[in-house]
Amino acid sequence: MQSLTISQAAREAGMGVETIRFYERKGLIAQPPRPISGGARDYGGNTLWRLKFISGAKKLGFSLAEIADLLVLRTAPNAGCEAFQARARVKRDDIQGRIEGLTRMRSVLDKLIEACPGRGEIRQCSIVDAIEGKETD
Amino acid sequence: MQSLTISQAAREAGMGVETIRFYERKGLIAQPPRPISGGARDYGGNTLWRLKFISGAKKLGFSLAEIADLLVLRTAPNAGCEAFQARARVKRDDIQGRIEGLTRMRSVLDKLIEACPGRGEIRQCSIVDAIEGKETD
DNA sequence: CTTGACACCGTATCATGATACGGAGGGTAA
DNA sequence: TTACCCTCCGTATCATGATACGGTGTCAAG
Repeated sequence: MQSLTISQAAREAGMGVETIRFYERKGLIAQPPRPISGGARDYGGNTLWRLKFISGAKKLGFSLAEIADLLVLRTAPNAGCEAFQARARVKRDDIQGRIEGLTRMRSVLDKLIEACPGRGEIRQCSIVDAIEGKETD
Repeated sequence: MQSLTISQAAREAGMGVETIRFYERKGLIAQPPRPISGGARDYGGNTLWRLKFISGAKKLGFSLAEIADLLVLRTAPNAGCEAFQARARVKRDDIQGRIEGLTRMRSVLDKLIEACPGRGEIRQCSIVDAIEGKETD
């Protein structure tokens, strides 16, 4: 458990110094204690572990609020994996819903792009018609 | 061209009164003139048209900044539809990129959910392992 | 023993898209 | 005429996730 300054921890965890301070303010990580000798705080050990956890959970699509919850679960005594599986399922469904919404948008855009002559006056433009609610359906 | 109060226009355009004022502040719509007699401003006519345009463009995934640009294009004299098609293509690609990112996330989550025993200690949890960077790949 | 690089920490700003609040004023209906 | 609802407008707040700034302090090398 080497001790790390905030900028070293930031490099290790792949984020910026200001981001770490931001996570402190949000309560995702505790402000690590200053060493007995005073001076710079130690962002190694558990703090670095939490920063990496946050970074890993973000990659799976979890928000900071959700990550705060995951961190509580992870560090609870007698923690089991039911809760993690449940959170993952909820997140999967959330992402699935977002994909569906975006896919609908994409297919509408695809149809409009195909229907649009691509030149000439706006009166013939399917895209403008769609925006203005003049459905050509 | 009936005249409308702000709350009537909000109902027509499917948004809130405060949202209309927000769009005014953003410069997406001009503050409509007060009638000669004074009193409430008239949000009908062109203003309502713009509000509906904004609402329609939002449904296709355009941001407010992009919509501001679309409104300029739409109301330019001699406006053609090349520019609209180009904007639509860019937006389609943007959405496509977002779908790809989310799809990757979803498939990672799917694999992790399947690999997770769903009960028992966290040591066996594939989800926690993934978050913590202990790739089981 | 000075200079330079960090750390520390409070506060401000950004982007994005709204929503809420509060007080002044106007128009209508009982 | 007195409620009552709505408009108007400036300002504040929310959610989400950061990034930036400025002043002060500390440490280590030259």
